[in-house]
Amino acid sequence: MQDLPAQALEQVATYFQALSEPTRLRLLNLLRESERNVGELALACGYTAANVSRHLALLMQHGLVTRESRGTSVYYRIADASVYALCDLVCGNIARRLARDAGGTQAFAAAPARAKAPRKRPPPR
Amino acid sequence: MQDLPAQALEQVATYFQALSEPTRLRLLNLLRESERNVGELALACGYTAANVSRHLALLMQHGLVTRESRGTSVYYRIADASVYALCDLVCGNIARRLARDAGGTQAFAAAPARAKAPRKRPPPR
DNA sequence: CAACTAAATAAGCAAGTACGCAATTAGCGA
DNA sequence: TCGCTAATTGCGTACTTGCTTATTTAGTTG
Repeated sequence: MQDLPAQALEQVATYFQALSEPTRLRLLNLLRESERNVGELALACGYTAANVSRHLALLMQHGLVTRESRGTSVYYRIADASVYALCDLVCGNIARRLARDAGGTQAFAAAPARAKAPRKRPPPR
Repeated sequence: MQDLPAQALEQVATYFQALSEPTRLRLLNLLRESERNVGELALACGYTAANVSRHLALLMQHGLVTRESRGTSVYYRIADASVYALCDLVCGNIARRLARDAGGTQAFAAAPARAKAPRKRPPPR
């Protein structure tokens, strides 16, 4: 991406923008295991179906998910699993920054290599 | 990033948000080769120094650049080169999507090698 | 065809953000 | 110390975006 024309840079920016929403990341996360329809996703996120539908439309627009209408429902599925690699990279960067800055905050402390799942420990009583 | 707590998800989202601005991507791009001070960056981007300073502050906040005050100037430098890998990954995804979408049309085949300019497809419906 | 359900779209509101200009702060030299 | 330059910050404006509610569209079933 050395010297991309301004137009291409803008595309990259909007791609990042698609990923800059907790709700959308959550949707992508939910789609990690299997396809889901809008209602299921809405229920899982706790948002209205209308809102979820909009977010999905945006993800669609960026080619992150695919859409398949089946019966009266519409099932969404991940289009390109590389987004997860992308997120993992970001998680690594954040973890590194946190480790550098403070060393506190364990939210990301899992080893960047493999186990990315931060074990949310029950409150230390 | 399988099952991150909502708080961590939000962190990831804001990280992506930091990269969701063409201007900021441009700044990162300019810093790829060497450190630069605010004035130089502002000149290169065609924005006011004030605006550039703000963007840099935001990038700082996410640990993407480092700041070194030298003389009356302030030099910024890339903190973590992995952002470039991130951008490259995104570029790859976009390219793949364009190739997929434009599968039938030849919009790409004849395109000159230099032009990475993504053709924005006409709005659906 | 009518009734029902699921998804998408429209409209409107509240919050966030980029931008320029102007004012402020910090370092350097006469 | 005063004056100069560079960077940051305060403020107002215009634009973007996420959300909800209400309406419309598509598909199935009685």
